[in-house]
Amino acid sequence: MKIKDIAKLAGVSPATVSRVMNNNGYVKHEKRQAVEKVIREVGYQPNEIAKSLKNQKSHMIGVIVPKISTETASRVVDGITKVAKQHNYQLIIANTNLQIEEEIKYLKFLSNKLVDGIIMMATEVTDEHKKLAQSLAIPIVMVGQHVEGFTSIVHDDYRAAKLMIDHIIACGHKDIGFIGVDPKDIAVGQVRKQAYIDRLHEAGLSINLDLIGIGDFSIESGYKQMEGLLTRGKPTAVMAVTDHLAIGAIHCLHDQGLSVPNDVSVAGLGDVKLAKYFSPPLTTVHYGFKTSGIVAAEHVFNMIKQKQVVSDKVVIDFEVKIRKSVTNLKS
Amino acid sequence: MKIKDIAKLAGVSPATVSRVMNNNGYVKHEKRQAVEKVIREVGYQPNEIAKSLKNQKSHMIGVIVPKISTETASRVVDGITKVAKQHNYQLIIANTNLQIEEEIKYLKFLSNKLVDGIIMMATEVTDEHKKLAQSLAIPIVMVGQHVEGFTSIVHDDYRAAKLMIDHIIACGHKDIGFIGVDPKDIAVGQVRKQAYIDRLHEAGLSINLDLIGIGDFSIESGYKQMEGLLTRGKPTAVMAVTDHLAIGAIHCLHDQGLSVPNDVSVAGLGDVKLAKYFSPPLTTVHYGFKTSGIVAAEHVFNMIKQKQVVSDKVVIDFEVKIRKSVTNLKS
DNA sequence: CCTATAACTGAAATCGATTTCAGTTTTGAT
DNA sequence: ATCAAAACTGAAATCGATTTCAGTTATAGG
Repeated sequence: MKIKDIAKLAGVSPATVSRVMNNNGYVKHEKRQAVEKVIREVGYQPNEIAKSLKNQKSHMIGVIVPKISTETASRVVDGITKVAKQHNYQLIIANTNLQIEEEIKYLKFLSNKLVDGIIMMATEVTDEHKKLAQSLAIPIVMVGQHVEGFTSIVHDDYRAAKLMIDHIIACGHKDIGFIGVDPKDIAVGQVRKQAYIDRLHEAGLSINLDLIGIGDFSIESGYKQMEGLLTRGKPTAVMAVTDHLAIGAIHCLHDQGLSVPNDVSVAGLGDVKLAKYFSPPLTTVHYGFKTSGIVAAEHVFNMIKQKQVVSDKVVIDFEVKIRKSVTNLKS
Repeated sequence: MKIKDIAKLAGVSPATVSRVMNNNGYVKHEKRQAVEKVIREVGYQPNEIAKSLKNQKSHMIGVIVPKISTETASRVVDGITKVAKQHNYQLIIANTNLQIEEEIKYLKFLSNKLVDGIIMMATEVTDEHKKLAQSLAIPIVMVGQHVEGFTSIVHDDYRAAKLMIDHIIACGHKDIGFIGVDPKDIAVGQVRKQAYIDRLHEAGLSINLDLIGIGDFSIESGYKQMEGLLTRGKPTAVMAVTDHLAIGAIHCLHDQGLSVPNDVSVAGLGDVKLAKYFSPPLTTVHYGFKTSGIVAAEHVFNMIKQKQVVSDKVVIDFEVKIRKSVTNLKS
């Protein structure tokens, strides 16, 4: 069923059918009714592809995520879908599985008139990314990393990590370990570590390289890095750069017969949904990932509407969640 | 940059450019080179929308999920993206947020030539769904619920729940509670409960309505239902219909000063990623959701290729994970 | 050298909508 | 009754690709 068929059935021209479908231009009442009747009867729905081509608008926005099956990503996507729905937009999801070349590939592909805007959850942002993204005609917003020249929705990772460390120090800990990830990931790998280092310095605590372990994003990695720390030194507290890492670390501690937080305190970052149900409930910081998604989408739609690309940096609130996995040595 | 521009720059017709882009038909070597050179230099990428219109193929498949920010959904989607990538397809995600009308809406919308196939994670499937879905010309596969007349990828919920109950009974429990969800959700709400009831019967155990609680899918609901059970009776074991429910229940037990599994055993269903890191590590059954996604996608692509709709029921393996949250009374 | 076939090329139709434009009918004010 | 403005309508162009079709050039076999 195409518009021509409807036109024939209703005894009008395709132009008229289009006019009633989109409610613009003049259509005599009776013809409108006739057309609406036919549409109802045959359940006509216009071909969205043809509409997109003619209108030069796809009503879709592209979302590039590193790994959709991750709590962070799916929460961001959740937020995006919420506002996309309000604008009657659909999402095209591109899952890169952490492969950077894929990001480039999708950036190119999606921008070919396929989508009206792109939201990208970037991990590592290379110059190639920037150059490519800048050359695209459609709005792009970055989530999770600040990228110069682009609207970026970020959390204040530095301050979040800093506050966490502050809390640990305030609890009287002096031998504070750190479990991080590859510095290629700016926000998680670099910034959070820098906060750790700076804070220890400022507090007059020395930095013990033996108490620093760098892994990947898996729970198992947290376990392994904790094992490493334990063979090399004796921390009374450890800050992990993600909750998963923290959970792995706690598990390792338990396996070694150590109590958390009595023997060793552990803090995470991210506040995974189940974090508060762990034992001990994980002390961590809550990032509003869904909010990031919402804000990112709102920015994209603003840019689509106003046809102008504003470069902006939005910092989303976080909240330190003090639970039970860090103990106060002083009390 | 459109194909015409490239044609002009290369001194050929659009037809020739199309031929080199798609590698079909005859093109003289020199012209091909000229065209390729221009394409390279200007970084030409064809308009995907126009291609879709002409080719009557969008190279996209639609995925309708109840809630993307759920571990189940995102694992299924993860699997789908994996095989979509192999076929060079993109995903359009429609997030219904558990609203059935939305499912209908998206089913209609997506099918308008926008996508070549649909994968639907259905919860409740009404007659309207079936009628609509059957009227669509494109392949549809259902995930998570068996729907008559459609290819459905399911887990054997009945057998999974049955085996879990068997395990609990084998551990010597007699007062076995149950925490479930609304029966509108066939697989989770109805089938799993039926398995519980049947199994207790078969084992000659009486069914105590006081030990049955029905909530929703939240952790909090698990907590509340457990509270209810405790005021009404004294179970030595409880099977919850999801891990989240189980986790909520365990939390409640802890808050009441009861030990799991020494005082009360708790089993879940689903094997959330963090389940094994809980204390006690949760006894549950692992569903291969990512596999479901993979299989569903493979079926869709088969149907797309062969242009014929086969109705099929595929049962994905599960695995009972016996960990520590259910104790053996006999030993 | 001739001719049948293969190799090559571009003009034009097509996919299914929207929109302009030019033309026709209605309406309302005088 | 007249006429300008408003209301209405459909033919045709358009969006950016692909493909058929008809025509031209090159190749090879006899």
